[in-house]
Amino acid sequence: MTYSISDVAKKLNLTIHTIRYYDREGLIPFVERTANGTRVFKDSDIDLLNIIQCLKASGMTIKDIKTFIEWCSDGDSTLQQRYDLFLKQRSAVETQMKELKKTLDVIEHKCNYYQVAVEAGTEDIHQHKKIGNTVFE
Amino acid sequence: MTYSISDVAKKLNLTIHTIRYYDREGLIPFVERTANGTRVFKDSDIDLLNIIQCLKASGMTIKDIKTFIEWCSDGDSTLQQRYDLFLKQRSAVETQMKELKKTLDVIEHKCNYYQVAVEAGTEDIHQHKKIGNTVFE
DNA sequence: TAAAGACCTTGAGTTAACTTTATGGTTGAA
DNA sequence: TTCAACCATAAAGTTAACTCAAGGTCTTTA
Repeated sequence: MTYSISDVAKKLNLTIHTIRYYDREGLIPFVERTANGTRVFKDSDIDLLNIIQCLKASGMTIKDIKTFIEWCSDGDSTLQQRYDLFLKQRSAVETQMKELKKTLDVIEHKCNYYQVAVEAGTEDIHQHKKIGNTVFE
Repeated sequence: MTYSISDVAKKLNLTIHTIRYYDREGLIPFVERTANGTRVFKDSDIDLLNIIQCLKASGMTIKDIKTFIEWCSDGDSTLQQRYDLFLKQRSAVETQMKELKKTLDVIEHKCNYYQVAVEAGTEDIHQHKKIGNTVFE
C-alpha cells in the first residue's frame, strides 16, 4: 500500500506544504520517489510521521527530531543516546502535565468566579482586589 | 509595597525586556510611573502578571489576553464574554491534557523499547518495523 | 488535444513572541 | 564629579515552524 503526498496530508491532518517542509528538513529521509520525482509514501513512512507528531507534541523542535532520526540511521551505536532522549522527553512531558494542571486549577477558579458574577449581574458580588478602577479577580 | 521592573522580573522569572514588551502590548495598563517615567509596580500589578502567565500557559495569545484585559476595563457589561472566555480556555486546557497523556503513553512505550535494546546491545532484540534499513520502532 | 489538476523545486514571506541595539536620562556612592 | 547601575524609548533583529508564490513537469479526462 502506497500513498501520495495529499493522501498523507489528509490522513495525518497536515498540509502538503508541511510534509514537504519536513522532508526538506530531513525528518522523513526514507520516502521513495517515482522516476519523475513524485514522492511515494509507504505505511512505514506514515508510522514515522506519526512518531514525529508525537515528538513535536512533547515539545521537541524540528532540529532535535532530525537529530533523533540521524541516530536511528546510525544504528545500534546510538541506542544509549536515544534511550536518554526518551527519558528526557518523558520527564519533560510529566512536567508539562503538572504545569497544565496548575493552570487548569486557576482557570476553574475563574470560571466559578465569573459564573457567580454573571448570575449576580455584577462583579461587586465578590470581595475583590482592584487594580486601578478595574476588577481583576 | 512597590517594586522596580527588575524586582518584578526576578519575582516572576521574566526578563525586563519581556515585561516592557507586555506593557507596550497593553497587557499591564495599570502600572504607575514616577515623575521621570520609571515604572512602579504594585502587588496588584504582580497579581495581574501572574494571571497573564496563567493565560499564556493555557495557550492564549498576547492579543487575546489583551482583549480580556480590555473587557476587564469595560466593567460589568463584559461579564458574560469573560465567563465564556474562561469556559473556552478550560475546555482547551482539558483537551491539551488529554493530548499530552496520549503523547506520554507513546513516549513511555519508547522508553521501554530502548531500555530493552540498550540492555541487549542491539535493536535486533525486538521484532520490528524497518524503514529503509533503519529501525524506527 | 488541450485544459484541469496532480506533482515538483527554490526561494521568499509570514507570524508570534520575544530579544537586542542604539541612544539617552537619573541617581547615588567613591 | 564622575561613573556605575539603574531606568527609559524606538526600532531593528531573531527564531521556529510553517506558508505561499512563481515557474515548471506529468497525467488524466472531456
